[in-house]
This record gives sequence, structure tokens and C-alpha cells, in this order.
Amino acid sequence: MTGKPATIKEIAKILNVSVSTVSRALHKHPTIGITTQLKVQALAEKLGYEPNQNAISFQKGKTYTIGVIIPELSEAFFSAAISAIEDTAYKRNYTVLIAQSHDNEEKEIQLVEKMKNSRVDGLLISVAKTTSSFAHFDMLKRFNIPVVFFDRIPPLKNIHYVACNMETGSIEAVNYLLQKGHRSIGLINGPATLAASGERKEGYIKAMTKNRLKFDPSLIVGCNLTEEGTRAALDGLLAHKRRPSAIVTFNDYVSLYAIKHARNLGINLDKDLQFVSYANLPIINYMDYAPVASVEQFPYLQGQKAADILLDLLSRKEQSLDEVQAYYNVIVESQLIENKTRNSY
Amino acid sequence: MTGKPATIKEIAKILNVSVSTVSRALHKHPTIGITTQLKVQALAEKLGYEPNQNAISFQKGKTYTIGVIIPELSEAFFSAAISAIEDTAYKRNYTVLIAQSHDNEEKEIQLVEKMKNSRVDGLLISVAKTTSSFAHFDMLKRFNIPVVFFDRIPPLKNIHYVACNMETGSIEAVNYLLQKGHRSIGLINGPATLAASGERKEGYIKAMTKNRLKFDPSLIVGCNLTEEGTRAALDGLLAHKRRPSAIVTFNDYVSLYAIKHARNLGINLDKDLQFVSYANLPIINYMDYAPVASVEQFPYLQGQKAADILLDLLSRKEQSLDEVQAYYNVIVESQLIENKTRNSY
DNA sequence: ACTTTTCACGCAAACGTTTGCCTGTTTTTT
DNA sequence: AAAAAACAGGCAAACGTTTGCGTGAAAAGT
Repeated sequence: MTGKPATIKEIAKILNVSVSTVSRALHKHPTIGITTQLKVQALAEKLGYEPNQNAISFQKGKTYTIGVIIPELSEAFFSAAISAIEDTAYKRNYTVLIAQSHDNEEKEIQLVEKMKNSRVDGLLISVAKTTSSFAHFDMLKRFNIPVVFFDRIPPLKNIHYVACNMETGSIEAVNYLLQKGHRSIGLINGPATLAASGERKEGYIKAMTKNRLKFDPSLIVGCNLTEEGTRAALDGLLAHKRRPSAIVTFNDYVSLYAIKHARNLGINLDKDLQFVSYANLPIINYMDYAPVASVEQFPYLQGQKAADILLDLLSRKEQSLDEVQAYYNVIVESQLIENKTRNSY
Repeated sequence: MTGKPATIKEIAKILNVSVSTVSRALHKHPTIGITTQLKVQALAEKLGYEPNQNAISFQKGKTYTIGVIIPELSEAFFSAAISAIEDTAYKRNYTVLIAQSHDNEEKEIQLVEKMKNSRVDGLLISVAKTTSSFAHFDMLKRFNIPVVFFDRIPPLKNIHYVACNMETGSIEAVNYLLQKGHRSIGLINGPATLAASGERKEGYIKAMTKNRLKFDPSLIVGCNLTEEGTRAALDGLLAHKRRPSAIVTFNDYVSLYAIKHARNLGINLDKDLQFVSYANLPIINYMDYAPVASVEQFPYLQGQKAADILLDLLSRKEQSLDEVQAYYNVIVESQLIENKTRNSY
């Protein structure tokens, strides 16, 4: 009851059986007689025996731990994804090891290294914005540690990943605004270096042309996602000869910056300018002026799918159905969610 | 270069020395000759040898892992604390195992159990709101696993903890408003069941009486922290015979709800009503109307101190300076932070 | 040239669990 | 009643590393 936890050995000694018998009894192995089995289990219970996970991991050469590397825990998207990963993993008796790269490539490399050394069974990664070399992922492959990428996917062949298709949401966003009667719709996009920017732009263009509207490239402005950058971008659009009555922004933060700026400029956000953005963060429920709709990327679902895939990979590995023949490529469709709570209750 | 990682045994065999020599050489043990040492290190490097953490943990009976149990990862306070814990732990070569209780007592108990079984060396906990029994913490004590509580502290004797003193911040908050010329100051508090509510109330009262102002209990209203609850609380205060010109709220969310409601009621938030709250969340930087100041609780600092304490405990344990003579009780002073960015740039 | 010390390294046990293989006993089959 | 099969359990190795103790050989002391 006090000091060190009970071991299988002690149980064996007390019961005058061998350790192997105890081990098998606790696993309900059929070759152990029912009476012995019960005796062992009873004593184990009484002693409060708990298997030493460390010893098991060591013995089996696997840790029943999956590593997760994300850019920032404080971002709502990732904490939601983590929750999903935890839930999924716990159900299958896996433990989750979380680490943040803070969007720093060097840190990411260190973490991958550390995860490899702490012998996680598999890895879930959303890569840092700045990551430009991918050798550290190759290393994992060499060590036979399966990796599933999610949300932020590196441009590599032959990888497992789950990502969100931004195009559908983008199209929905533009369509939504068109239906609302807007005819000049701007886009405050992210930096061109981000893949996410490209997807948003594609969707925007596709929606415009599908609706037989002339697509005006000058209505698309990039920004660096900071508050100042957003202000500059908005100023640019407002000065446009076909001043937009609605704007799609790269994410909710950009929308919020833009809204703040617009309000300071005295623009009527109910009539003269509406925003639609990406992310659908809970934060917008606290705003008195918020985007009228936001494209949801389903972080929980993405996390869940990614974890499912990884666990599947691990179980096939256990059955040595190794040498993957195919790669999982799961696409979650984004979806426009109207912000019902906006400015009303 | 390919399949399984290199082991100490292989190095030993290749170099025709014993495994113990290799082990010691890699640890730069003085009893190993310098030439052998270099030979070993060179080969280890060449083979890409990495010690098997699993084996080491098993051998040493410790995991170099500290567990962290928090209510919600998505709350900014906790994700900041986690970042601090991670940083602190990594510096000392510890790994951090994170789990969320979702403010659910049962889940918390399960997690404590799981952490114990996965043999974490120590535990950092911020207890769930609903937790009312504390037997699971006693168990950790029995198994000799040190625990440091932070932020949300259970009412127990003889525990290590780091917490934040709300009273100083509360006093500062009220003083701040008094200096700004407000004479009637309301308090929208949390539920009476929360210890945090009591502290805020204490501070509020202390500040009022210290300033020789009559303290009016009817200017304090409780709320359940929801949007509706907040509206009702605000309505109550606005109907007060001495209608307050400033209000202190339990946290930033309550402030935001109240502000939203006040704006809908057409109240001028620049002149007629000001808010001060607790938490100092980054979210308020995105608001066009936000609390004019917020009481910072320094989550990063709290996490850091808590981790420091735990690591210290673990190192004394290693030196078997066991049987703690004293308990760490660290108090971080809260501090009022003016919201400079509010409504201006 | 002898003993004593220091040096550099090897031996082997230990950590807790799992698992392939072997052995003795009981039950079933013919 | 003898042979085969089924049952119950034990033996021992293995996983990779650390570490107390032992031991030759070289260096130092007398």
C-alpha cells in the first residue's frame, strides 16, 4: 500500500508460481487454468498491481505513444485538433505527446529529433510556416516511424495526410456574398508564399467566373497578416475605382483588424461593407461587429481523421502488413458557416 | 543507416570492448582512457547512435517525463502556462505529457491514474472546477510522485503550489477607476462557489474601504459567466439607484458580453461606462471596444515557477534528500495592465 | 626489485515483462 | 490398456542500459 508498486515477480513468489504464469494469467491467456487465473487476478487486485508501462514499452520496443507537433497551442484551430487527437488516441490506449514548433523550422527539426529519440510510435505533424527543408521527415521514414501530416502539408510525394479543401469554402463564401447582392467583392489574401493563399485565390476566381462575373485581379490584395498590413490592404481596396461592398479575408484575425479599421474610418458595417473570412473562431461570438460568415475548417474532424490514420498505420505495422502499398490522402471539405449570433440576441 | 537504430552492444562488438566500456565512454566517465573514449564516440556518431530512452527509463526507474493536467487547452491562460512548462522542462531534458480534464472530475481522476501508471516522475495540476474529492492526489503521495498545483488550488494542507494573488490586482483595479474619477463602481462577479469570486470580492471591498468610500453590497452582483447571465447582471447594475459609471468584471469574457450588451443599449462606452476585468486575454486587442484595463495573472510565470518547483523536487529526490521538510507556497502577484491598444493605433 | 597505488577496462547482475519452447500430468481416443 | 491429444504451467532468453565490484597491467613509491 505504501512505497514501491507491486510487480509481477512478487505476485509469482507469493503464489508459488512462475512469473510467466502470472503474466499470462493477467492477460487471460487460455493456457492458464481458471483457478490459477482467478487467484492471480485476485492477488493483483489486492496488491494494487499496475503493469510497469516502462518495462512493457522496453520489452515490446514500442511506447504506445504518438507524438504531435503543431505550430501553436494557443491557436484555437490547433487546440481543437489536439483535443480530437487525444480523444481518439485514448480510446485505443495510446498516449499523446504534444510539442509546439512556434512556427520555427529549427525548433521543429529539434522536436522531430526528440520525438524520434523518445521512440514515439508515430507522429502527427502540422508543419511550421517557415519550414523549407524536409530532411527531418525523411529521417523518420528511415527509422520506420509513420507520419501523418495534417492541415499544413509539405509539398512532398508519398506521404499520408489529411487536409482541408479551401476551394469549396471559398466558392461558397463568394456565392454567399453574390446572393446577398454584392457585385464588387474584394479579397484580402495572405502572403503569396503560403499555399493557403493560393487556394483561397483559386476559389475566389472560380466562383467569380462561374457566376459569369468579370474577375478583376486588382480586387485581390495580399497582406502579411499583421494589423498594419491589414489596414494598408483595406485602404487599397477602399480606394479602388469599383469600391467593394464586401470583402473576403484570409482569416478571422484579418477580418477583425479590418473591421476595427473600417469602423474607425466611419464606415457603416451594416450597410456599406460586409466581411466574410476563414476559420470560424469562437472569438467572433464576442464581437459586436464580426464577419457575417466564416469558412469552417473542422479542426476536430481533421485531428480525428489524422489520428485514425496513424493508429491504423500502427496496427498494420504490428501485424507486419508493412511496406505500405498506398498513401492516405484525406480531404475534408471546408464549409461556410453563417455567423448567426452576430450583433443580435 | 536504414532499419533499426544502433545499440551500445553493436558498438561494443565492433570495437571489441565491453558494453560497460561503451556506456561509460559515452558518458565521459573518467575511468575510461581517452583513446577508447574517442574511438567509441566516433563510431557512435558514425552509426548515428541514439540512446534508447525506453531502456534508460526502464533501467533507472524514472521516465524524465512530467505530467501536466489542465482543464482546457483552448483557454489562453492554460496554453500560456503550458508553453512555460514545456520551455522549462525541455531545458532540463524533461519531456512534458499534457492532458485535459475538461473541467470534469471523473476525467481528472482517470488522468491522474493514467499518469501514475505511465510512471511520470512528477505532476503539475490545475484542478477541475467540479473537483470535490481529493483522494486521487493522496494516491500520488503514496506512490511517491511529487505534485505541484498551480492556479487552481485544492483546499488541502501540505501541498506544493503556485497561485496568483487576486487581491492586489483587484485593489489596483478599483484604485485605477477611482483615480479616473469614478465614484460608483460595480462588480460583476462569478458564482459564489468559486474561490476566485471570493478573492475578487475581498479586493474590491478592501480597496473601497481603504479609500474611505462607503461600500455598497448591492453594487456587487454575481453571474454564471454566460452571456445571458452577464446581461442580467449588467441590467441589474444599470437599474441601480447609484448607477455605476464603471464596472469590474470577473473576467474578460464577461466584460466582452457586457460591452456588447451595453452597446446594444446605446450606452456610450467612452464616457458613460468603463470596464475593467481579469485575465488580460490577447483577444481584447481585436476588439474595438474593450475593457480599459485588465488584471494580468501571468500564466507564463506561474507555469514556469510550478515547473521549477517540480524539477527541484525531482532532483532532491534523486539525491534522496527525500522526506520533504517544507512545502513550496509561491504566490505570484497579479497586476493591473492598462489596455493601451484599445480603440487606437 | 619489491610493494603499493593508480589506471583502464571487463564481468555480470539488475530493472519488469513477454513469449517460444519444453515438460509433466490429465483426459480422451482406439 | 496403451497411445495420442489436450491441458497447465515452468524455464530461460531477450529487450538496452547502467553500475558495483573485480582484476590485470602500468606507474609510482620505497
